[in-house]
Amino acid sequence: MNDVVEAFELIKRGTDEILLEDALLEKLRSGRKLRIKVGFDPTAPDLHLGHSVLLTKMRQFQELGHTVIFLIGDFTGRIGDPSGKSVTRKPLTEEQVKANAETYRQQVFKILDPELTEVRFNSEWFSKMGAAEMIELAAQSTVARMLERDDFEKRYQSNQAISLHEFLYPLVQGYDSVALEADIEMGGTDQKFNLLMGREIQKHFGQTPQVVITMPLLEGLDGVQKMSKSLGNYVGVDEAPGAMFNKLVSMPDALIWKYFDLLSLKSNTELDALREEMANGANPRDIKMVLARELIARYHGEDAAANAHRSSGNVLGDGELPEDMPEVEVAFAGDAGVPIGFVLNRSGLVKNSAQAKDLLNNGRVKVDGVVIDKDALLEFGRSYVVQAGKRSFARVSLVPGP
RNA sequence: GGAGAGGUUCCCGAGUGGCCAAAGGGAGCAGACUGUAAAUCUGCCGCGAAAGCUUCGAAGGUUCGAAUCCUUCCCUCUCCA
Repeated sequence: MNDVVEAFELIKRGTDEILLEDALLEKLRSGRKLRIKVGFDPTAPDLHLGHSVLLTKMRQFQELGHTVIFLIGDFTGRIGDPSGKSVTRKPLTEEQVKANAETYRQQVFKILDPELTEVRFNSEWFSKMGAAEMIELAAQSTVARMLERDDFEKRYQSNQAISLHEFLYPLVQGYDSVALEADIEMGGTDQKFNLLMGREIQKHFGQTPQVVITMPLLEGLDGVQKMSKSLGNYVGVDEAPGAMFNKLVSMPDALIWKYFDLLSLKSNTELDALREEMANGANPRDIKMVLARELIARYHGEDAAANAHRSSGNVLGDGELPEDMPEVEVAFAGDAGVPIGFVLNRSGLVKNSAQAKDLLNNGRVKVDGVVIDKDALLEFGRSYVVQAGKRSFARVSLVPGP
């Protein structure tokens, strides 16, 4: 009994809404292995932490012993996108879908347990479905009901086109739940209507309606807008350990608990302990490091997590050199030696010569660990460890040249 | 079709013949401070190691000298029909 309550609390963490909570409790109490369905677009996946919110929640279900279904909407994807807002998305070819599915697999199983994951495609049942059945499915809802959906309502009111097939999407998605006998379906908050439609359809086909769980959007590192690649406020799951570390440790304090709730697989008890530490004056930076370490370990392994701070781009301890220093060769035409400003610019350590001058004038450039004068010349045929500012390093070798 | 306003360096926006690589703000970058956060403060912020080179919608022209004056062209905006 206590276990059920604990499981419920874990699942509830970070969610936007659970419809219905009682039904979820009941399902958990049944002791059955539940089937949790989450649908994904077959469009090219390039996952960042925002996408991983759902995956993380799925993983939590797996740790409770349930089965998650990673449903790739290849059938729907081949027709086009429903949220017809801007440009209609181009239908994908079968090859593209396959390639994307493979990419998904690689990225997704860093979070999900393959043993407890079913990867399914909805073309499996829809490509076989005939017109009669599709029409029967369409009979399960009404125009008035469809117009309850926010975006449809808005478009209808403002005289924008709504194609008939767009009305089919919620139904199709709902039928997926029937085909998969889903106990629970999760999605973003914007999916609420579609997820609820699944309940209706399941009822019609004599199934117990699924529980619907919506997850909020994860804010990006700016703490304001949703995480997205184009806004540059994201952390990609493929990013190098050092870059992840840097981003996560530098994020605004206000995001800490949201990120923990939505991205961490730690138990509620562990999170409570961390919250208490911070309340008792622990340095928030250290709390962020805990998160960074967990996530880096998930995507790159424990070793990477332990060493992530030793990457260039991160502020290092005095005299500590990064692990991944770039090595560059700089050629200079002249015989007296190579001006340090030239070296900085050519090696890519600074953006332009003005930046180089700025750093040099402020004594922020070290060569082999020693602050260097702005007019200094370096010798040919040698290699130097050059540091510009706090976090830019390079091993530079100098050669005569054009 | 008519009348007017305007296009300046990433963005906004000063600048009406030399002192302008171009004020000011924002963004960005680098520092200080901090906690690798925020806020604040400082420096940099066309390119170039330097000499120097290339910019102010485009192309020509006047001038010792033009973002600034003239000509043509392109584009944007507002008002009227």
